[in-house]
Amino acid sequence: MIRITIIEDNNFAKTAWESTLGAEKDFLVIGSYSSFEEAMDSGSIKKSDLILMDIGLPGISGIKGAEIISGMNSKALIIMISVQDDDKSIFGSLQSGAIGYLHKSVSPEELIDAIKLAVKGGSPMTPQIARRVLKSLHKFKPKYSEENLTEKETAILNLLGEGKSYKKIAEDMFLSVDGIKYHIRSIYEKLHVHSRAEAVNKGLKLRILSKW
Amino acid sequence: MIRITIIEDNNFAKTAWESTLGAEKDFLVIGSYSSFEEAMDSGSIKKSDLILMDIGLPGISGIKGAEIISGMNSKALIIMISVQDDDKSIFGSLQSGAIGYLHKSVSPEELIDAIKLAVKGGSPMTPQIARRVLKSLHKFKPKYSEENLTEKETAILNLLGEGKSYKKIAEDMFLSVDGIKYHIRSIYEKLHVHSRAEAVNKGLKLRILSKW
DNA sequence: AAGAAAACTACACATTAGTGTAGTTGATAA
DNA sequence: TTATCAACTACACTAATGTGTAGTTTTCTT
Repeated sequence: MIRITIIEDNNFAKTAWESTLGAEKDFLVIGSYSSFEEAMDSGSIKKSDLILMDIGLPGISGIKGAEIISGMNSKALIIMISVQDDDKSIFGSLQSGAIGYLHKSVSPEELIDAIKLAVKGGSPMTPQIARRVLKSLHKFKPKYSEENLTEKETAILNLLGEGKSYKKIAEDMFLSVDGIKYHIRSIYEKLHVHSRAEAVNKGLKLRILSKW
Repeated sequence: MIRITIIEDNNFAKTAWESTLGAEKDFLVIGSYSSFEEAMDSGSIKKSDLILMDIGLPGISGIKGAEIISGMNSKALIIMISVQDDDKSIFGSLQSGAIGYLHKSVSPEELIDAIKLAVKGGSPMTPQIARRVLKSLHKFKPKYSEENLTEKETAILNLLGEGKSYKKIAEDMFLSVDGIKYHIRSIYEKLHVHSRAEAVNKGLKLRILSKW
């Protein structure tokens, strides 16, 4: 028996889900609320196996809510439901602990399948959203290529990131200020940028500069 | 008609897939090879809509292969097939451009469905693997801190990272240059820095700035 | 409604940054 | 040897940055 809590401020949708899921024999809707605060107060979240939550909740948003639920040591699975599918909503939800992301337009059958899939260890979401999640992984891939900085350039880039002036860097590295400028020109050229901030930005994103 | 290339060193599996996919009326297997090098030489990769590739290939591995294919401007979808389920294989593949990840034990029907799903914009993979991909996103979750920047400040910090001048930022945000300076003062104070480069650096490290 | 805080605008000024151009030196390759 | 190239040093100049100080407007708080 899968105990489910529904959090959705739109009464129409809420009622629809209640009856859809209530009719399923393996599901038990143990609570249904219009705001995260209510659901929290009721204590039904702690007793749930799965939580179906709208993103656009009044007060505490669905994303914040997911974060709170994940924060308490609940093993409840969270499926987000949204009308939006912008990066912020999708990644915000998934990073906050949601394991599924559905469109508000899901059919009753799809909703039921999604919940079953979630319980079986899957991550229900539309193919398009899944693809976007995958694509986001590309961004974390280390790059190399001819944009490789020399050791000295990397060291300078690090100091640039610390906000040191050319003069200070020159002192640190026992070079003239113009010597530093010389290297910085190369760095900018290799990274295709024209300022320190951009260089540091790219350096971190391309994993040339270490994270910590 | 979906043109498919198969790359698999195990002849047994290769033959099985050939016949499975060849029997499907929307699929056309245009090539079938035992190594990435062969497939590459044949030119069939460039003509494919979808590539079914084993991870454990002799010579150039499936992951390297995926990287190479993604590197050339091919629009071919790559589905990886593996016996292994370790992080390196999964994330290596997906970061290298594969959009699906299947176990070698897939049934013919599942394989066919997976290909159809991929073509429709989805990302075929087992529920368990999907869940693991999701969990990996948690690592990139923004750290919360009391040094929380306002929405406007975050937006400005982003633009600072792009190397835009105060003037440009002011235009972008419909504020005066001094208005921008006002916010930047706050940003610097909150992050305890005194320059753009430092601010961007900290912003990225504290995950205030995101990568997508 | 009054007061306080936050969100701006404004001006000034010393530093720093970014870039063009050019010369020097030492190592390396043809 | 001679030419080339990377790694500097040097100078000049404009644009941009960082910061101090001060005034105004908008938005909350009570």
